[in-house]
Amino acid sequence: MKKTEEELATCEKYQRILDAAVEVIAERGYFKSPVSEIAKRAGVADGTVYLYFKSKDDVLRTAIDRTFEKFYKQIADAFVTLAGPREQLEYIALVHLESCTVNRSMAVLMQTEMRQSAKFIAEFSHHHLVKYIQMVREVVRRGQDEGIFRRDVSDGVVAHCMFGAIDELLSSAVFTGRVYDAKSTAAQVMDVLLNGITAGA
Amino acid sequence: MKKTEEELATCEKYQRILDAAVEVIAERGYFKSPVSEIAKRAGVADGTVYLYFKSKDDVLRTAIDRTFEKFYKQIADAFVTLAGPREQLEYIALVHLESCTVNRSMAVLMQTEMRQSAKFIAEFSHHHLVKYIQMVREVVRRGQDEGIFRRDVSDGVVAHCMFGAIDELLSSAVFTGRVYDAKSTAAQVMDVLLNGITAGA
Amino acid sequence: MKKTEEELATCEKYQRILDAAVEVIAERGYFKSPVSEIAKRAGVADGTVYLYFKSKDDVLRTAIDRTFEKFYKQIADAFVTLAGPREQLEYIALVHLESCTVNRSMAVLMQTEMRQSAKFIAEFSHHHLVKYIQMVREVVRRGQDEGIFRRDVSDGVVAHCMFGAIDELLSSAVFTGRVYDAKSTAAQVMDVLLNGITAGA
Amino acid sequence: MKKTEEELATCEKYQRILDAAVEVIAERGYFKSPVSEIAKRAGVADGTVYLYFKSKDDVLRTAIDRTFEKFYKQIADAFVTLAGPREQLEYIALVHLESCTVNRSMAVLMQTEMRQSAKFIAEFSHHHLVKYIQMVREVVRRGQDEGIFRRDVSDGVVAHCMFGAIDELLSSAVFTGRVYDAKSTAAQVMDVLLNGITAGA
DNA sequence: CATGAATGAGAATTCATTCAT
DNA sequence: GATGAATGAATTCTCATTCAT
Repeated sequence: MKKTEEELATCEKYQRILDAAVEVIAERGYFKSPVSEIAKRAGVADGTVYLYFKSKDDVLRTAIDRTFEKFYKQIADAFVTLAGPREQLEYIALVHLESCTVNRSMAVLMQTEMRQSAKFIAEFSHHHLVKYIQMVREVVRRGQDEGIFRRDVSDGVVAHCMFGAIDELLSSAVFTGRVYDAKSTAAQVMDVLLNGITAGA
Repeated sequence: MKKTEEELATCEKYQRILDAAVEVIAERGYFKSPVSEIAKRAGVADGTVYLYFKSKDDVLRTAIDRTFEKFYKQIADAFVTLAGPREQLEYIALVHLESCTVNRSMAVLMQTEMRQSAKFIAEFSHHHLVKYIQMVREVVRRGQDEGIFRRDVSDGVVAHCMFGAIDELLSSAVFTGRVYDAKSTAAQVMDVLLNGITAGA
Repeated sequence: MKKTEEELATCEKYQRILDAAVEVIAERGYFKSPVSEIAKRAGVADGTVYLYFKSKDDVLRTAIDRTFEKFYKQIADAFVTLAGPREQLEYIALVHLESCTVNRSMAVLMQTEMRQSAKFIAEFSHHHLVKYIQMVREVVRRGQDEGIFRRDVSDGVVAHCMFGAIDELLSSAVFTGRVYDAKSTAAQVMDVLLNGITAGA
Repeated sequence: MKKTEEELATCEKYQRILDAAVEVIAERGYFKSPVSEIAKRAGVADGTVYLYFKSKDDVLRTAIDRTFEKFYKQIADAFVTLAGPREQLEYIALVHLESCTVNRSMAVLMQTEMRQSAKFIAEFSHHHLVKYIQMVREVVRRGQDEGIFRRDVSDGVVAHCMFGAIDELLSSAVFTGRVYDAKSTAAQVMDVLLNGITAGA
């Protein structure tokens, strides 16, 4: 009986290919990462990659999707018991900055490939970004409703600023190879940002 | 008499190739932009590109270099008559956000290629970024010395936040195709950021 | 399971490509022999050549190496039962002159490519030549020790003369397309040469 | 008034291009020697080369032709006052081996390009070689007629042997960069060869 | 005569994808 | 399912030759 896509996805090889792809692409860049290299690192034959994925693009797409899913899952889980707008924003910042620690290869890949030339990636990764922005905007709006945050700043601008600021710090660390303390860095960024948007005394 | 490199650079075709490259790469991405396509768009033969540039890489490198040069030139010129730290930061933000208006293709290219897989680009574009960050850090430090800005925030973190925030707003506009008012957007971002780092009452 | 290089080398296609390359290069010369033409003659796709060889250079290098290996193997085998210096030199001359009969294309290639412009070929083929010269010198020296050959001639000069003389006869035949009797030609050359170096009565 | 080809040939630039071509080709090999490089070394524009020569091939062809002409002229001049077959052969050997001293670049070019892949060169250079061989054969035949040389060896074989032996010594010196004494080397080769063909006591 | 910018026809090589085993 | 040899389209870059100035 034919396995469904769902079942394929749980196969061990599927995951191995995904992990190998992220590693190789982080090291060499998408266009310089032959499928043969990914297959080799995954310990499978070149053709096997095509049993689990439609194309090379599909491998990368899937890897990024999975990463974002985990990211949003982690946030959602925490929000259940983390109610305050400030605390929620601080938590997002922390998880965002920790992504580097969780899976360095993926962080590199995000910083180097996500915004890049492969238009297909840029376009689909934009979806994920939109979700991030919306998530933050909602928190910001709630903070404004509750009188915690200034009402004279656009929630959209704030959300983009927050994402951009953290993303840049992450990016800078990725490129320079510098290791940083996610907690303290998150604290500093959010200190500035929250101070900037806190409803005046 | 053979033209010097300097003279070649002022040739009309040189500029046409550069412009065509930026356009094509902005549309299709660096790795999906064959030299033949760039040449066609510039209205020259494939081989002609190699009369003006050492390689495909060199075309992109040069285009980005020129853009940054103009950017820094504009800032430097303005700083002569623009002394206050707040005003200077606001000016940088404005010029940064206006880059989209000046040359949309170049803005797209910056957002898609600068951080990307071609390690060579990532590496050399990092130089330019470092210069931006340092420029902002110096202004921030001066603001701190003058008692205008909080002394308990790292000038480096502030600089990265500012670049990241603006870059992200720009990026978002570039991807969605949205047009925005640079002046007002700059004002909003800097309102939040400057408010965040202003020395407390 | 991936084939080792050893295994690849025994593959039928490997040999077909090698043979096709020798043929095409003998006909058109190395630099005028596109890989595409070699592939076509071998009945494989262009890319297939690169599954078996690192580069176009590598194909030629390998073909010449194989030929010399066979040549030296044949000599070494015969020397086991062929002791006299005169007989040994005569045998080398014979095998050298017969190379044309064994594989005409390879003989042509040797005459046209071995000394040629591709510096890489000149350099590596020099190794093979050096081996030839040393082989002859040793025989000559032994003949001198045994009092068969004149002691007042340099073994090196004799060796180069012998190689040069035979190589030129071969070359001449190759270019004119003339067929000759290897045995009788070898006899004539060696008659002159051995007579010239025989220890006087 | 249009200049004849003859007149063109006497122009100073004509000679400069010829010399530059020999130098560059000796250094880099025919196929790796762009016309632009030859033109640069000759101090003329690329296009100028085509005012004096039909094609790149034509430059090389002409350079080799001129060299052989000089070679045969020198031999012919000397033969007027040099009558004996032994002395004549010894003179040819000497001039042949001295070619390296006279114009090293040309000697290199001869050894690397003359027999090579460019079929056109192989074919036309063969003409020159044929002339060399015939010249020697005539001398040998006269020596046989005069009873100086053995009658039981083919004049053709002797001629090829002589050319081949000397050519190989030259070639070896060219490749290794070794400098040798033309006079003494010529003496050694001809000692062996003449001894080998001298009519027995 | 001389120039050298422009051309465009190749040439070597890579690699995503397929398919017979 | 799994394999990996084979394919051939696509790409970058070179350089002989031309021709407008």
